[in-house]
Amino acid sequence: MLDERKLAVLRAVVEDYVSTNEPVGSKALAERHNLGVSPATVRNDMAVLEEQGYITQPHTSAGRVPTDKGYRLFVDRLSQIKPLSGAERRAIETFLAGAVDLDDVVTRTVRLLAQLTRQVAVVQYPSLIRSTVRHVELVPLAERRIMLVLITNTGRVEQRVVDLPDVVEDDRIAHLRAVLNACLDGCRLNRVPETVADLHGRLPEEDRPVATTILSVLLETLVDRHDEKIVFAGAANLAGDFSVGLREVLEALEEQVVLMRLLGEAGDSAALTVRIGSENPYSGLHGTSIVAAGYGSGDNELARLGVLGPTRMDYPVTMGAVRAVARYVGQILAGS
Amino acid sequence: MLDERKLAVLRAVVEDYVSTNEPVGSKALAERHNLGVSPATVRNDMAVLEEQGYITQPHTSAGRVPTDKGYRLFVDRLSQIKPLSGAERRAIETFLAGAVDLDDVVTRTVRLLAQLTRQVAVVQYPSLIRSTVRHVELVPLAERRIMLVLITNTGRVEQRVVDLPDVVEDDRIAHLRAVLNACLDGCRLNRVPETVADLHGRLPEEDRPVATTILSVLLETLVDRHDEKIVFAGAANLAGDFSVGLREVLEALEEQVVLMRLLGEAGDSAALTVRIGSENPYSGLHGTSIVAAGYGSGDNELARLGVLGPTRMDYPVTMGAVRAVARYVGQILAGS
DNA sequence: CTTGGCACTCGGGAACACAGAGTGCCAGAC
DNA sequence: GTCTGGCACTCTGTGTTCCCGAGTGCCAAG
Repeated sequence: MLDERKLAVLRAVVEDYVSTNEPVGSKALAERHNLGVSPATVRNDMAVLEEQGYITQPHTSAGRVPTDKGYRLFVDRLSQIKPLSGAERRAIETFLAGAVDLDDVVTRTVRLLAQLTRQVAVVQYPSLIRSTVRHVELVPLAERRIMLVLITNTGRVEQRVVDLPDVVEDDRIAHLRAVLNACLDGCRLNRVPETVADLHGRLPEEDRPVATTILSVLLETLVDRHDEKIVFAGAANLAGDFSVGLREVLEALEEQVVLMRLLGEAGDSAALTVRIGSENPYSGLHGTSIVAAGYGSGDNELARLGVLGPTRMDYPVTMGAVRAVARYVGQILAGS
Repeated sequence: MLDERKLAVLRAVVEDYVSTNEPVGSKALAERHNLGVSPATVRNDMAVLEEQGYITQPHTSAGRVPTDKGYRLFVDRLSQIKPLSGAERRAIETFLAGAVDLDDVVTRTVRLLAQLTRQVAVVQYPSLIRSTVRHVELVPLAERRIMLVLITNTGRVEQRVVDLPDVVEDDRIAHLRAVLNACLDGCRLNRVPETVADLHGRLPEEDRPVATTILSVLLETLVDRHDEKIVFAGAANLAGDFSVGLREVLEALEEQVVLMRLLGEAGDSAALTVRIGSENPYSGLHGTSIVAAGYGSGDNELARLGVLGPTRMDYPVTMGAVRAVARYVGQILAGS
């Protein structure tokens, strides 16, 4: 269907358009990439590519611009992920290594990614669902009030204030804490509900009402946070580019739910996901592409991160950066 | 210097310009605000106002536009803060009341404020310095590793992993925890260093090395977070307005330090602070104004919040919204 | 299948004119 | 003294026209 040379032409169109941001014509193209053929030949190829929907012209008598379909082919078959330079790798490493806690890791990551790609970076906090309980703490605050603190293996901390139905002495609280930890330590968060149900049956009669209250708050905590937290950085990088509807993009960025879907359901392969223009689910973001990857410690994916930019982005470089950052973050989280 | 009518003219210019975003001329002004004088008179007044630097014309034969100095006078002497409507108040109240933890309070606040004012909202997390210790928790993770969790009265939680120099049994940890809490409970964070120093001297010899490690991490935690966290929302509201350098503003918003200074040093009066255009310290933000207020539980100011928008904003309404939100947040924090 | 030639198209910039809004100033009215 | 109406003047923004140049599509020849 498309011979070798036509693919080369498409590649050249994409590369030139990405770097110049102007429709690329047959003449300039034949010169810059020494294809060994004349502009006329290139024109013919372009006509075919256009017919097939890989490129388009903004108006008669302008150069060609890749379509979403064109970018797709480019990403899938015509380009290779470009690894970062050694200096960049080292910079990432040292920058991330300085993080003191989870919040800090995420903040640094999102900034790093934004700076590296000169685009908008998006990072999802590690999912509660896939992580495990490291510790549950009950802190008495007042006679009938305690604070419930849940610490996960990714360093995430959730806390809630609980109002108790009865006055409870501290040592019973301590006992409950011990029991809870014995049961839940190392438990995957998505297994917590059943574990808790099981536990509840085995408690002594007099502890039941208090335990019920505490456990229900604990379960609530898990549910509440099911809609994961997402942060972004680098919005300033959008300002230079008028090709996208700035307002729509900014709105989407502040809408957690939309962002969530953009990064892709976590079930997707941990490998790089690229959504190009109209491929992505939110109509305000046609005109932008998302490059995302899962990250995690070891082989279980905890969450996703990625960048968002105009469809005419440098995919090989962007993909390289996203992949590298995802790996490093995984390492950092595993190490702490 | 400026008689009553000239002030009225200035007020009218500001109001019209704010609502139309177009330079306002003498004729339209004399009609819309029934000043009881002719356009010619208004023209004379305008000439005086211009000479004094309160208004300016973009070019000969255009209407007048307020200068920063003009807005300043308007805010200080010609306008009154506009209270929110009852419906708005109730909406704020119910919206904020639903928050489950500090993170949630801050997130909701910043969104609320952005939506209410249709501008960019900025909220600083409650300062650690002014809050007090509610609880310190030491959680054993491994033989020589524990997690230190610090909970403040504002609901903020900080945690750090600590690597210990020695193997320590759990009950010694428990003891240390008890001692720590006895000392620090209710202690203001800025008093923690001296309290800790005092405590250290009174510990039994064999606990010293471990305690030293833990306490130094604790102190570090306080220092690290001295640069307070700040979040913003509503960046999309900037998109409609081309009068400001979008890029610069977005960059400033992502620069914690700049934001910090914009909100004003916390020492300022808890009352409303308004920074207009070139009055603010960051040159990229000339063209924007900041309305900020301190908030806190009771009378001690914990942190600040505010909104940022084009100099031509509706100051009375914006100020009303900021003040109201600051108050409600204070209440919420005091209540939890 | 490739190439050079050629006529055609269309966007973008320059030059220009024009209407409309707004000003400054002056002389007369209250 | 202060206000007012009138008048000439000065801009900007918009619409029109025109032209240049880049780029195309097609065709006939290599």
